[in-house]
Amino acid sequence: MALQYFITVSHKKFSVADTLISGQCFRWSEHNGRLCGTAFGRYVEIEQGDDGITLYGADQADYEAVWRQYLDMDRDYDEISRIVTGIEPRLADSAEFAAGVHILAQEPWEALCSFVISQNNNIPRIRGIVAKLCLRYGAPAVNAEFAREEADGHAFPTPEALAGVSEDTFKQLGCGYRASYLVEVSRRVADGGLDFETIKKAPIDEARKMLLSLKGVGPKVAECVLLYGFGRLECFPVDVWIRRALETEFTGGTALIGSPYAGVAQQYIFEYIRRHPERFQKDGKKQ
DNA sequence: GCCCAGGGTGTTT
DNA sequence: AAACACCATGGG
Repeated sequence: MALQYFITVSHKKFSVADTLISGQCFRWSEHNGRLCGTAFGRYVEIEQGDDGITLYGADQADYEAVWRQYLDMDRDYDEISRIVTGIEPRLADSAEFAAGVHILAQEPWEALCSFVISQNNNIPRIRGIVAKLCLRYGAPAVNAEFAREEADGHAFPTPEALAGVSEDTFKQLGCGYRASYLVEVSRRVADGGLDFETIKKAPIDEARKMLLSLKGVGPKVAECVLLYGFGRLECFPVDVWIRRALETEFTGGTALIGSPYAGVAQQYIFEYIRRHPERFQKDGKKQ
């Protein structure tokens, strides 16, 4: 790829891989040490060096316009780590383990759609379904010709594109019983019945209510959408893994709920328990 | 064959 | 309000 841009990263612990392959987003893949994927309609490959990151397929203007915000490069995660660990000291191990993780600023629609698909599902399957949707209904990204996996070079489908997809087709793509939810959610968003600009400006409880009004969106999905799609770092998604953690090794973790960076702490716990499954799997079973 | 997955809905107590 | 069955699908 012709374009190339290097940016020095002051947050030395920042990990591109841990951030992009982390269960908050289902679109990135790793090839030869580079993280490859599309956001905001642009395909990019990101390589981590000792002092910073190199973006292939992007220039400085792209970085400033898209990737700086998407990767949340301007936030002080060391400070956040201190704050959440102050609330629950037993977070120290998790916070250190996942210190390289940033909370991505994803497009709200992609977050909403992805996490509707995520319910009662597992991450590899979610990734597969999302890839199919992007391949079939997403527009080719800028720089798509360089993509090593074809789906990586497609934008996430617009609400309008998915509003034209039938329930049967969603089922054929492996969405299962979530197919009807996708039909409904796509229509509501495409029709303007759910307006992301309004959600952005709304107080958090109003924002929650608006998302919860969608069939197929419950408390956990709403928290994920607000955290990963709207930058509401106080939102605290509780999935089966987090629930088990709160019932066992992080019983004090509920004190985080409602605090300004609860969502970041949640991410630290999630990364930690997913990499130590033997301690948190149901009944100690293997997956 | 059973159990599980970044859960939610609808129904019954 | 709390408990419960049910929901599709693929991997372990």
